[in-house]
Amino acid sequence: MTEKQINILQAALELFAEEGFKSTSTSKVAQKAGVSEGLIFRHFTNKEGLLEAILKEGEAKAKELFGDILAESDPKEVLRKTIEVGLKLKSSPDTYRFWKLQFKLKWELEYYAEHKMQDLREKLTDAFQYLRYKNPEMEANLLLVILDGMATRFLLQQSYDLQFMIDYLIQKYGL
Amino acid sequence: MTEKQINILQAALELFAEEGFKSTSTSKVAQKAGVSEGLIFRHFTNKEGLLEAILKEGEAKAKELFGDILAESDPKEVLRKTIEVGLKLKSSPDTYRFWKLQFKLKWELEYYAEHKMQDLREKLTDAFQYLRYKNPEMEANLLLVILDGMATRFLLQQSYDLQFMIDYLIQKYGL
Amino acid sequence: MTEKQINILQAALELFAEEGFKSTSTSKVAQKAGVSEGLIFRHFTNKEGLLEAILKEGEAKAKELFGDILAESDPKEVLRKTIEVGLKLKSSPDTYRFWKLQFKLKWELEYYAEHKMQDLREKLTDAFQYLRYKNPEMEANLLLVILDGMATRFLLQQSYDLQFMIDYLIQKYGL
Amino acid sequence: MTEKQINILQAALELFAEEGFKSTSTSKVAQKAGVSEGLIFRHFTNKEGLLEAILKEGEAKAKELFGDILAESDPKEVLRKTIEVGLKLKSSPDTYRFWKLQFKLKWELEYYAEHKMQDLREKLTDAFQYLRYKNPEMEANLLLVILDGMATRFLLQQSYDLQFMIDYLIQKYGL
DNA sequence: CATGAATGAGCATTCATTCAT
DNA sequence: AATGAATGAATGCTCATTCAT
Repeated sequence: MTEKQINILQAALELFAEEGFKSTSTSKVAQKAGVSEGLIFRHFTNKEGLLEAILKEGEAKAKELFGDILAESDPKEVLRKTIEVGLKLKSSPDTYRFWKLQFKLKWELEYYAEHKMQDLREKLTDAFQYLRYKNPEMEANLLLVILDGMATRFLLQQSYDLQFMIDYLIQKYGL
Repeated sequence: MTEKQINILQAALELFAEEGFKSTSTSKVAQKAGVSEGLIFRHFTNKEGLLEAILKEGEAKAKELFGDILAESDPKEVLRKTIEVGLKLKSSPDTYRFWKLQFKLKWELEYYAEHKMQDLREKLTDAFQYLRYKNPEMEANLLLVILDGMATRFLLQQSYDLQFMIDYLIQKYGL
Repeated sequence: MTEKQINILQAALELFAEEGFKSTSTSKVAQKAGVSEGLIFRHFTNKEGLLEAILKEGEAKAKELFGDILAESDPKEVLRKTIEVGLKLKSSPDTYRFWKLQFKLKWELEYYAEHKMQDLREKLTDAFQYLRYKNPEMEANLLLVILDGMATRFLLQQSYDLQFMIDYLIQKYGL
Repeated sequence: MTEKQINILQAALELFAEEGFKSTSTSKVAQKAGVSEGLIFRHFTNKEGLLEAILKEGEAKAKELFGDILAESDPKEVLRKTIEVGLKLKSSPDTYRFWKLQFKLKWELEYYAEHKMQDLREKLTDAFQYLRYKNPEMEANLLLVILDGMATRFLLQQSYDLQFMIDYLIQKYGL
């Protein structure tokens, strides 16, 4: 990948995450990337192709986010790490942007990548089962819903105090 | 309000909720409303004016949704009604559309109407306090987060089984 | 039809006939018509819609060109009028342009509107039959081929002496 | 000429003949030729340079088509060979393509290579004179017009029965 | 000789908005 | 109140061409 390609991806990620996919024009991307507009299409075919490239790039970030949890064997640790996962959004501006984009796309394109959460859902179910929760499946679903809600709030309000809620949950789940 | 004004608002609500605000052109709204495009601007000045009119119209719906909870005195009932509030989304297509639009706008325009939830948050805090929860404020926040997450899922996946999760929560909260 | 619509059609006819359909940009048409580019699309939907509008407008001209022949009962007159039909191309610049466009499109879009000539072909066949030609069908085809070739030359070379060839044909067919 | 140059010329001929000159992008040519787009410009300077190269290459084909006629001394044979010349279009796909391109260009670029036909016109005039036609020049012109019309039909309609018309003409001219 | 990155101008089309009627 | 004509700016995308390697 050339430097200009990287610039394009970077500019597009920032703009798509901030302004939305449809609302960001390719010309704005080009301008921010310091590149001619045509180059975007030479490298990524489409505006959609550009989005896909960003999403593919980000998949590594997604695995980084969840891989650690899935590899964990101690059920309590599984829960704790899950609850704390949102903190990683703060790790780098790009990670933050990538997840903001993900959430934005969920509403803009109305696709719900349910399956991507399947591994985590199962891991959580197992953990709750091991910890003798009565309805481990529903508990897993509930925790995922909570995570979703927390992420939403954090991504939309920079002021939201993520740590506070995380601490509360950890205590509530007795971890 | 004339019939045509109503038609415009109705068409706009449907389209904005389904396709998003920016992605819906005024010409599509006019066409769906069976009205000339110019009329939209005569009545609502702007595309944004049109959105505001819809949002104002919907405020009644919002109060309808939450008013019942705020009027409730029995703390357990407060919680139960809160948890069940999502079911009202199913009550009419327009209510559903209005809330879908609300959630879409949250991401599209990045406004977070925190204050609108303030009354409910306090009501919930009071209820949890009355029920001797250790940290009633955080419990209220948590429940709101859960509600948000549930609504998200339901609005994005028609297939999502809202009732199931509601029943689970009611049982979990001992209501 | 408003004046601007007529201007657009007129400008488009001139440009399409002179530069070709694909080679003429809608912006050039708008400019020549003294009109905003958007107006073309409001009235004609498409660049293709614009072409179709021109073609439809021209169909009247086509019938004007051939109607007289088809109405003729004297077989010799049928032949004479057919041979002379090319002269009508000189009658007005727009007629000339319309036919130039027709011939250009034949090659640019590779559609061959064979069926449109069917009526004339039959009329000619009847005429040749009446005049005891041995193979009236082939004679009709031959005459049509000659007409086509003459039109081609005239439309591409303003200098081509149409009258000369017409006189020669009239004499050759003994009309 | 390197292999790649040949590939470019071949691809360009096919595409120009099928889609037209202006409608064919250099990138399509490069792709079809299995060559980088830049190479086209290194070898042929221009898109127009590419066209000229094809046309020059094709001049040999043109002479092949007509040389045989010009070398003929028997006037009847001259006419017969002229009438039959269209059959040679079927001899190879490239010959067909080259002539299709020629006819397309006639309309697309509006150049009419009258002079190229001059030799043949004179040859035909001589032949008709020898055969005691009253107006040999006009007869030559007429035959050329017929040839043009027949070629047009054949190049635009694969279904056109060239042989049929040729047989008819040979009989009609008493050859 | 050959590639692939890069560009600037141009293209068909859409869009929010204005205005005369 | 309501229409439909009209616009100017913007949009995603294509294209012929250049150039460093």
